[in-house]
Order: sequence, then structure tokens, then C-alpha cells
Amino acid sequence: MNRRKATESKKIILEAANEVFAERGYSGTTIREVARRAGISIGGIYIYFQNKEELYLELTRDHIETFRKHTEMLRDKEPLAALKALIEYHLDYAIKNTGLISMHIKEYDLEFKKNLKKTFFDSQQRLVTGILKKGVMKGIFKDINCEETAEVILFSLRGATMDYLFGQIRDLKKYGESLYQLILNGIRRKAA
Amino acid sequence: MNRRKATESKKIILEAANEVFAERGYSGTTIREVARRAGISIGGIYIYFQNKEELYLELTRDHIETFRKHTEMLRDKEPLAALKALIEYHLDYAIKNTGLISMHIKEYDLEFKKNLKKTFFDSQQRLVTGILKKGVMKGIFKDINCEETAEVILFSLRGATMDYLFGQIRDLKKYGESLYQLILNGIRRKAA
DNA sequence: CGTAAGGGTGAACGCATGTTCAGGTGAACA
DNA sequence: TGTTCACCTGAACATGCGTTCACCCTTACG
Repeated sequence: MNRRKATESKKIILEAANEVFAERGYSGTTIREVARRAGISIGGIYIYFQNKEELYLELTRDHIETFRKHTEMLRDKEPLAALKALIEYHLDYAIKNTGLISMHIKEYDLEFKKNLKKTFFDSQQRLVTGILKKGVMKGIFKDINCEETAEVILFSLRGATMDYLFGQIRDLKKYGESLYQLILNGIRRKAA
Repeated sequence: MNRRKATESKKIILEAANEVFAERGYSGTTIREVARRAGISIGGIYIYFQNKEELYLELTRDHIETFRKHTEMLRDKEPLAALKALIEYHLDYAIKNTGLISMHIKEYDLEFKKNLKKTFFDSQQRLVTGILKKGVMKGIFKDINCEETAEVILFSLRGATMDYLFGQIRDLKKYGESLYQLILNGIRRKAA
């Protein structure tokens, strides 16, 4: 029927796939459902994507890139403000992208996305370590082990995200302040 | 052939199922594989369990009960010791039961185990809140919001578990001390 | 007009899964 | 020995999946 341009169709498929993956996870997503929601035929998907994996990878690369771009900006802020903003961004992201995060948690061990995941986690780890090191240098933070503390901070953020996902807590934002205080009391140099 | 007693067969099936579920998660587990590993036929499984869900639930109930029993004992300890032991137990459990935890994380939203999960999470929450309240009463901890702080502590423990599972960190035990310090500095009443 | 090509279709294929059920087998007892 | 019954078997069934491919439109161009 030649209804659309190729680039347009590809975009529509990606958007539909994004929806379905977020709702159902990787293995729960069927090509049939993506096709249905994109308003294209089953075979039509395979014109633009070799297979389901490729479709998934293309989406995941986008998501990681978006997240990375937003958090990398924090490097320029003051350590305290950067930490606060990091916590806020994490919690905010979790609230606004439940489906996406759910997908990545549920299928965390898919072999074909291992590299992508490692790169992502490492970049976050480096970012927080950087913030902490800056704080230590400036005398704002105690003389902590920055790598290890960065990891622990990320633990708590991911744990909060997970509990929110699990439905264990309703108002995630509420915990932002508690998290900030707990972290800060643990690393800040005493004023007195 | 009447090789075994019914109770024995059921136990063998449960053990096999435990293995396979831990390795492959719920949906990744096939009755065929459980049967193969239990040394019984496919149909044999259905003599003892109505279906896959029931098999899974029976196992999960056991696991939760074991965990709960071990942590409830901490109520009698001194708050500081209880916190330390709780952290230790969590990390230890994560290391020794990767497969199990992986299964629960990967299929966290299975409808038929929702109640079981909520009960489990709530009991942990109550336990930590109790420990904190005792500490506050004794003047060991600051006048914190016990419920909220308990949640944040559980965040960090679950986050640590998750990062370990994700392969992001290798030596989980190493982070026990960091976690303890961060938490403690955040809630302990200053000695001076 | 003919025809090539980009864009699209969906029935069909091969495979895997949870579940069923007609039937087998051996020990225990009459 | 014959009968019963608890225990067990695995081919068969219904379903659902990712993927393929022979074929169909519509447009562009000569």
C-alpha cells in the first residue's frame, strides 16, 4: 500500500515496541503485539529489524544514552548539590519509567545486552565517585573511600527504585530527603 | 513400578524444582526439566502438584519461612548488634542464594504470589522498625523517623543484593562494613 | 501503457510449552 | 493365583511463539 516512508515506519515500530516492552518485558513481548500496536503486519517488522533482539537493543541504547546525558551534567555542580540532584533524578526517573526499569530488572541477565549494561553501570559508578572525590578535595566530605561509598550510595538508590517497583512503597519521592540525610550524615565532615 | 513412597517422591520433586527454578526462574523452568532431574515422568509431577504455580508457591513459602525465622531472632539483640547482624545476614543470604533471589527479582510481579511477597516485605519492615525504635528509646539513636529510616536501610540492602546479582560487584561481603558505617553515622546519636 | 521497485501482507512452518489421560507395572493381600 | 491399587508413564493435545516467504499494492518513470 506504500502508506508511509521507511523512516517513519521504523520510528512507529520503535515507539510501539517501547510501549510493549515496558508493559510486558522482553520475553513477554510478542512481535505480533508490537505489529498490532504499530499498525503494521508481522512481516513488516522484519523489514526494519533483523529480529526481536535487534529491536530491543536499539531501544535500550537510546534509553541508556538519555539517562547518561542527564546525569553527566551533574559533574559541573557542587558536590552537595550534585548528590541531591542525583538522588532526585534517580527517583524521578524511576517514577516516570516504571515499565522500562521493570523490563531491565526482570531480564537483567539477557546475554546479548551484557556489555551495554556494564558500560551503563560503570559510568554511573564513575560519576558518583567523581562527585565524592571533589567533595573530599574541597574538605566538604570526610576522608572516605570514594569508590566504595559511591557504590553504597548507588545501592540505596537502586534499592529504593526496586521497592517502588515491587509496590512495597507508594510515594517514592518522600524518601528522597531521608536518603539524602542518611548519606550526608555518613560522609559529611562535621562542621563543629 | 511403584519405586518410591508418595512422600518421598514429592520431596524429590520439590528439590529438583528448587534447583531448576533457581537456575532458570519461573517462566524459564519447564516441567519437563523438573521431571528429568527428579527422575520421574512428566505426568508424575502432576500426581503431586496441580500445576506449575502450586509447585512454585510451595517452594516459595518454605524460603520465606526460613528467612523470617532467622531474622526474627534479632529482635532480642541490642539495637547496634541487631543492625550489624541484619546486614550480615542479608548479604550472606544473597551470596548463598543467588539463584533463588534472581528468580524472585526476575518474576517479581507474578500475580499469584503477590500476597506472599507483601507479607514478607512487611515483616522485614516491622523488624527493622522495631530495632530502630528500641535504639531510639535507649538513647543510642537520634530521634529519627523509624519507619522511614527502616525503609531506607532496607533499600540499601536490597540494592546491594541486586548489584551483586547483576554482576556489578564481585565481593559483596566487603560492602557490609561500608553499609554499616553509612547507616550508623546517619542515625547514631553523637557521643560528644 | 508497461514495468520496476519500495513498502507491505499474513498464512504457514518449526519448535517449545503446560497439561491430560489411557494405559502400564509391581507389591500386597485374598 | 487373581485382584486390587497406589504409583507411574509418555505420546498426544492445544496453544503460543519467532520467523519466513510467496505474493500483493501503489507509485514513479520510460
